[in-house]
Amino acid sequence: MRIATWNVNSLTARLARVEEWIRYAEPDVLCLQETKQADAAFPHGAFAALGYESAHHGDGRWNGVAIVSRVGLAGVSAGMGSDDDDQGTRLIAADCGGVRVLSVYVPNGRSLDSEHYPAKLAWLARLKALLGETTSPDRPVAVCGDFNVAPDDRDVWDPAELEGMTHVSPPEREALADLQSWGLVDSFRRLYDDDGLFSWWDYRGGSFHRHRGMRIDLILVTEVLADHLTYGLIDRQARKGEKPSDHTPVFIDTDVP
DNA sequence: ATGGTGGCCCGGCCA
Repeated sequence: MRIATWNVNSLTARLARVEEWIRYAEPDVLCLQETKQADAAFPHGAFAALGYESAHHGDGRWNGVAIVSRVGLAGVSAGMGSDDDDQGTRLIAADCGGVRVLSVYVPNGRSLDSEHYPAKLAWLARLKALLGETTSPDRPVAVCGDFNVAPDDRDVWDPAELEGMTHVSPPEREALADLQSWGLVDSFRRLYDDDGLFSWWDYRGGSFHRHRGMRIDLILVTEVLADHLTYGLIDRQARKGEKPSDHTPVFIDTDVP
């Protein structure tokens, strides 16, 4: 099964690029973040035309997450249980081809001294609790999305330059590690040790061409899936060309037991 | 250069 995740930074602006990518990458499941759409605006028909079912959780202007699947889409659950926990429309989950799939958009945090920073840590803690309430680390589970955390220094262009910023601070990395301690493996790291392989580059200052990026888009999987990984890719091609998102899609191939 | 680019949707916020 090919499981992908992509922060599209407005699905309205990105639909043609997403359709193009689905045609050539042929994911079985694609998790989307930052659709920036209300549920009524989500283009279910465009995905149906490509052979995919879809489920969306969005309120219009900010955030918005979706799961697009050609291997079934059942047991859809949107949000974290309360609006306070959710901090906007940032989570949707569904059963796809025997895998419990979550599409998540972790709050950015803005800056270490912002009230949004502890809220980001709380969101990650709530996500761990939600996993415990809804599934088990013994089952096939894939938590896919924009985590807005670079797991370690290999995942950023220059750790020294980012000192004191969000995405790399020890509490964020500890919150991510604590989430993984539930029973989730960073699938990319099971496959590759390299540094300098990024999934996001700021639009500003020619960051993409200067290789100034971060790996913040992750596919965290339980061991039953991590054990059967056959391939994985951060598809930098999708960051090029006309009207790219500032993120590029990431996918893994795994055999579902 | 106290900015920068791009998306929301039209003045300013958010990433």
